[in-house]
Amino acid sequence: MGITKTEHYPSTLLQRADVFKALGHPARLAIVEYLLAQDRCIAGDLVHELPLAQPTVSRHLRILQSVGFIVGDIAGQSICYWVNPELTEMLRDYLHQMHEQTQACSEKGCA
Amino acid sequence: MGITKTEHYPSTLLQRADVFKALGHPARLAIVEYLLAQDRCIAGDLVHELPLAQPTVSRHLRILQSVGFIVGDIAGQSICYWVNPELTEMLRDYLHQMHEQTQACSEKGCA
DNA sequence: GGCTTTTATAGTAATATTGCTATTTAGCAA
DNA sequence: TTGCTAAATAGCAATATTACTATAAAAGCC
Repeated sequence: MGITKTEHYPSTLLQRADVFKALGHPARLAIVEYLLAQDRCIAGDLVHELPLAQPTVSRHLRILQSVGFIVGDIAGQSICYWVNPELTEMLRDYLHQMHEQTQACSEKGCA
Repeated sequence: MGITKTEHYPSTLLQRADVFKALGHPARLAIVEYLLAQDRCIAGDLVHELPLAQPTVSRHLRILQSVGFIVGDIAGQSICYWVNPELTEMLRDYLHQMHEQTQACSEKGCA
C-alpha cells in the first residue's frame, strides 16, 4: 500500500534501516562523498556539484541530517555541514559484524 | 517528479546507492539479520518471521537479490537464501574508508 | 532601514514503493 | 495425470519519494 509496517520491528533495526535509506539515493551518497573529500563544506557548493536545483539539494541535506549522518552549523552567511563520525563508526561496526556472520555461516557449510 | 536523476553519477556510486537502498527497508534488513542468524534459510520460514504476506516477502527477497546482497539456490522444493560475503565486505570497507576520512577531517579542525 | 546572498519552505506533478488478493508456475509424490 | 506444497507473478490501491518553480526567511553589508 506504499505504507511500511514499522510496528513489528525493534527500534534499533528501524533506525538502521532509516540510515541505509538515507544513503540509498545517488544524490545523497554524492553529498556524503563530497563532504568527506572536502575539509569543510558550504551547502551552496553542493548545488554546483550536483545536477539538482537548490531546494532539492536542501531537502536531501535535511534527510541526511534527520538520520544524524551529517551535522550542520551556521558559518557566517552559509551553513557548514560535515559527516558525523559516530554514524560512520556505527555502520562500519554493524557491517563488520554482518561480515563475520557470513564467514561463520560459510564455515558451517551453508553456502 | 518521483524520478531520480541517475545519469550524472559514476556507476560505482549508483551501485552502492542501490545496495544501501535495498537495505533501507525494515523488512529487508530483518530478512538479512534472520539469514545471518540462521545457518540456512528457506524462504518460507521468513513468511512466518515477518508481518507480511508471502508475495510481499518474495518481492523483498528479489530486491535484495537484484543488488547481489543475498544469493538463492533451489533446495528441494524450497529455496535456500544466504547473505553474499562479497557485498558485506565491500560495504564494510566502504564504511571503514568513510570513517577514516571523518577522522582526518576532525584532525584538521573541520568539525 | 534597504539590498544582497544563502538556505529553507510551500505547493505541485510525476514516478516509485509497499503490500494486498488472486493467480500462476514449478517441483515432488502418489 | 492428479494433488500438494512452495515460491513467483499480475494487477491493484494507497502512500512515499523526487524534483521542480515560486516564495519566504535569515544573516551580513551598505
